[in-house]
Amino acid sequence: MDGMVEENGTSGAAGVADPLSSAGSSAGGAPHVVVTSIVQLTLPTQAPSAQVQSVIQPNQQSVIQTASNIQPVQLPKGNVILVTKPSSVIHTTQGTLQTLQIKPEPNTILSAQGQSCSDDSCSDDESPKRKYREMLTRRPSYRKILNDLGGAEIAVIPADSGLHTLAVSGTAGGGAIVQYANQDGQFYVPEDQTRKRELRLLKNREAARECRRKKKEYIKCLENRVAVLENQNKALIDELKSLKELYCQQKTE
DNA sequence: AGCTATATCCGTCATAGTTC
DNA sequence: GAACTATGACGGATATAGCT
Repeated sequence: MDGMVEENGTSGAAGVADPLSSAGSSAGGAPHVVVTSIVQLTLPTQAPSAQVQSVIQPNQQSVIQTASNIQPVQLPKGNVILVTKPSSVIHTTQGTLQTLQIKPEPNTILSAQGQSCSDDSCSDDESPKRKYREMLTRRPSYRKILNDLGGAEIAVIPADSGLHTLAVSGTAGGGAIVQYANQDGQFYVPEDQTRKRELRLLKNREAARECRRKKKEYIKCLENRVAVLENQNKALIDELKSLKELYCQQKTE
């Protein structure tokens, strides 16, 4: 089972930080942009759960999208977006795409900054070199390699070898668990090692949960981005179509 | 109802990267 | 460089759907 598919969550409405947003501005964090304009968006009342999705490009006509309509909005470089509906989502592209979630308070103001986001994942360390683990590629684990080679096992020193140290297995933290054997060949592990291992497993368990949560958010971001780009594409196609029609009309006149 | 396939979640391991 | 963290890989458990 592919891990990526396995962990793929269902798409949701909540906006989250787009992990791709760090591509052009991650180093050292992006500076705030001076506010020069305010755009107020009021969602249609018939769509209480609607998302506002916008593709905003500085100094260009930008597209503000809602579930029911699309309206181009001029957004000069540096701006404030005032959204009157809580829990709205705004996607922008400012060199890179980013997702901003509007907090439930009414009239939330977001300044357009390089990495603005209300979600905690936005504050994640998003160094380019770590961006989703180099596209999720990784070399095979030793276990997999061993399995591929025919199920070879890590060697265990027999109990009757005269040695008390019986086996050493690698651990998550890069350390090792040393198992001892008594005269009957029974395994036992020193108590502090057991405690350390339990603590490490606990921490790793929680880390895995957090990691999966972030991964789900990342996938949501990608899905949201797809939606935004599809909408943008549709808007551009429509615009092109209407311009063509206009051109044909004028030509025939 | 029983079986099978598929999806999802979770814990653990392995390991690259980070921090101290 | 040791300890720690983040995350892909893996396998087990459970849920759900479709089929017989």
